[in-house]
Amino acid sequence: MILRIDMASDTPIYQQIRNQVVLAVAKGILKPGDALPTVRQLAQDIGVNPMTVNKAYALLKDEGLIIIDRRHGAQISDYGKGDIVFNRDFDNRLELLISEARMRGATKQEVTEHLLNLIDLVFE
Amino acid sequence: MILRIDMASDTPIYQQIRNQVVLAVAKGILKPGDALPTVRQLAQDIGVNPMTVNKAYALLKDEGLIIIDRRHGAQISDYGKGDIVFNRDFDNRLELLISEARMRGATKQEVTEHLLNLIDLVFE
DNA sequence: TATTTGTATTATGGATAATAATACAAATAA
DNA sequence: TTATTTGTATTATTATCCATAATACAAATA
Repeated sequence: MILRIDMASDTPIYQQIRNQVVLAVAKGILKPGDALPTVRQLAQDIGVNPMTVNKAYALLKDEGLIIIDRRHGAQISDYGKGDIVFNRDFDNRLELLISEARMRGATKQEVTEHLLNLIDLVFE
Repeated sequence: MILRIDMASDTPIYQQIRNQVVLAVAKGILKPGDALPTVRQLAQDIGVNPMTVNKAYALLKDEGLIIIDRRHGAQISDYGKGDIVFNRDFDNRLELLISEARMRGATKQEVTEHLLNLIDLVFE
């Protein structure tokens, strides 16, 4: 588990941890059944308080992305069963991104190409 | 100027104001030269402190999206001259969105279709 | 039995968000 | 000229969130 945490970012550390796990799962770097470091271990690795890691794990647990078992620690769950894939928050964030691009002068074609490229990136 | 502000959101009000202006500009609801309400007027309309609106306007001004003139108030600038349309922050946010969709079980085709639909929505 | 696990609790310091109350120079309208 | 409105700056205050720190506990493991 290699996590790149930006201490200067305005994104909370626990949120960064959560995001990195999401990215790793989407890219297939982490697969269902894979174990995550223990709370204390990861906290020591990246040099933060254990409760900060715990908060990230609790978030991932609530989202159903990981399963936490006191016996086997935290591991990636059998996800992919989300009822709603694209919710309103998703659409709002995406619409804002596209709008920012257009606002900066991007054409529809440029935005389309750029987004397709990033889709390719995530889907290996 | 109709702004929908969600007081219960965890997104700061000044950020919501900024986002709504971006969305309106991208959709063509607001065009270059169009005037924005005065700081005090908008503050009264949505029921917040004038300084909160001022912070949103200062943000938009820094981004180059609006021009503030004491004579004519705030108005949409001649944007579309951004040197860098797609920066790293943009890509990070977009990659995270796509990853979340895949994490929830969306196929590459589903993600592609959904994104193309939202592009159509923004580019009227 | 001793250790490690996730988790809960309480306290503290720091940063940010928003409000409130003014104040001021510049521009406009009377 | 005078009065008003504009964006903006300042200071203080309250509330919330983030992160740390120091423990503590039950459950599971070695």
